[in-house]
Amino acid sequence: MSLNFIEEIVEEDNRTGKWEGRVHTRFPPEPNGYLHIGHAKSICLNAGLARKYNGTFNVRFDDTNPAKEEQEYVDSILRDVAWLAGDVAKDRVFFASDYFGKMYEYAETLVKAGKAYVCDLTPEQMREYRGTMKEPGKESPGRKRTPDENLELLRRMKAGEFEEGTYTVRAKIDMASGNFNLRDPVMYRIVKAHHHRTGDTWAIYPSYDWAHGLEDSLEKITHSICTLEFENHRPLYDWFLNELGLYHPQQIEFARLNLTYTVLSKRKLLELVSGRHVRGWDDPRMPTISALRRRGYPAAAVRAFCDEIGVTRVDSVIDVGRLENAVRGDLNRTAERRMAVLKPLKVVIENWPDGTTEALDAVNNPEDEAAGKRKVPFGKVLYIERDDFMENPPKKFFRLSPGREVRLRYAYFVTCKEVKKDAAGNVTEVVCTYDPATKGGDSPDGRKVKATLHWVAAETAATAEVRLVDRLFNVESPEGDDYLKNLNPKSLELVSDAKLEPSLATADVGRVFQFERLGYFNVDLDSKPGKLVFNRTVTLKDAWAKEQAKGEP
RNA sequence: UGGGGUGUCGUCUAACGGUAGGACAGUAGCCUUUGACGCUACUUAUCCAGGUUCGAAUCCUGGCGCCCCAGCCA
Repeated sequence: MSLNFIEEIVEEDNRTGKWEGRVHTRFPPEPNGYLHIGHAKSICLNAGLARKYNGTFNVRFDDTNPAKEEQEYVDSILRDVAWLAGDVAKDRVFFASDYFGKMYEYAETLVKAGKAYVCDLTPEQMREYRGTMKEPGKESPGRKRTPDENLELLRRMKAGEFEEGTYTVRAKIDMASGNFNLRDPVMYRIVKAHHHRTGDTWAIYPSYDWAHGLEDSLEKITHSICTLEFENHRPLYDWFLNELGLYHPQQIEFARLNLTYTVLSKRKLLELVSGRHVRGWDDPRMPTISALRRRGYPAAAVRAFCDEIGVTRVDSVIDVGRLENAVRGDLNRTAERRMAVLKPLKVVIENWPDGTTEALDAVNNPEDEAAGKRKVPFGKVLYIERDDFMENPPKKFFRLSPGREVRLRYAYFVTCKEVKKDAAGNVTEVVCTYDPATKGGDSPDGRKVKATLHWVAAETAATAEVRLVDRLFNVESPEGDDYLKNLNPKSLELVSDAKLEPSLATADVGRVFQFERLGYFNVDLDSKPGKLVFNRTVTLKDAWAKEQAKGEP
């Protein structure tokens, strides 16, 4: 197994003793939204590195902007990280806001050393002074103030004497740098908002660039892993820590995750929620971690997916089918099988004795013998899937049709004798006969059938609402300003009266089953005793659907 | 346009001067009490042009494409 480029760096560092053999990573979310599958990649990378190299992993909230951050997000992020990474981060949860005092002291240090100053440019002026790609910037008048004058202004900023937008603290670096991040970046701005943890004790808040390296440094992080767009910020990360002479982690950038048929920008996810295009952050159609969990994706499947896609510095887009495959792969091994009919078609077995039922043996999971067997009741009136019957079947359709014999799984061979229709010509009932010699599904004379169908006995069936969850967007690359136009109108199809085998009636919330021949389904949070609700986690691969699709353009 | 990054099958990803390999997707089969799972085979790639070398995806030179940066967001 080959190493990814970050593992190579870590192993080289361990070899040379750069960090005395320590590996200490972190995941630093801003609590301004819910975590999504892209964050999962980062969590798996950072937590995985710590696990693999016997290191330490911190979760640290980068809560430096009280205008956007909320406790609700802190809580959801903690739940998501615990679900995905287990208790690796237990007792290792930190907050940037806990470091505000130290950060402020460091800021005074830089001001006293003449390396930072208070700037009184307005936001508009600051933009003008920054220059362009072609032209260097102009120096702020604040640059000429003495350290003592700057220190006094800084203290008055901290004391809350000024309004938002009036002053900033900036590092004195290079207004002519080709890298805009070095054109005297802002370290502090005045924000008069209530912070979810520090309340109203601060009137100034550190910017990302100023805060982030200090956070890493204070926590003795070794490898500070972030996404590619922060590469331009690394010189600044290094500058602050060098100027202050502090412990200095190594920033390493990797390519963020992109997925087909998915948007992953926080802004857009927030819009989907607040614009009511979905039912909430954990709507099973969302790419958020809480939605994947609600939908029945196993954490192990998400981890396997993150492993499989690799870690590089190349911009890439992963086929969302890879995620779905990882889920199928996990659930195939772990999920118990059940029979459920989503779109019922009534079947009457005309030679079955009236008023009698029979309990038949069914295997719970062919991939796991330890899962055992269960009894499924059979009777005179059954439901099969509407799609499993065709009056005039095309060539490659080998399910039930007039005159044809098929197997009902774990039950009997049945042969279609008659089709009943309503006035409009819709098939309302299929009449069959069964062969008593085929009990359990084997024919003693060795005759073959081309199809095996799932079924549910009408008399004992449980009823459920089933939410057929599909991709939220119907184009491969929905990103763009008009992404809402790409919403899939059929992303959620509701089935109100699915028929289930009775063993499903008492299934616990969260439990995932394979409904044979249909897909994996889990019991939704909304489910209550007597009012079952299932989500379709993911479909099974469907060779027949694919065959049919060939006929279409 | 200044700065930074990055180009290998359709999509991900490996190969660290020595047989361009794997996964997903696709195609054709096999198997099957799930048209699932599993199994087999096949198709398809080094951005371009020069150079160095016995030998280049890899090293050098020059092009070209794509991504990021001009928030008091992160």
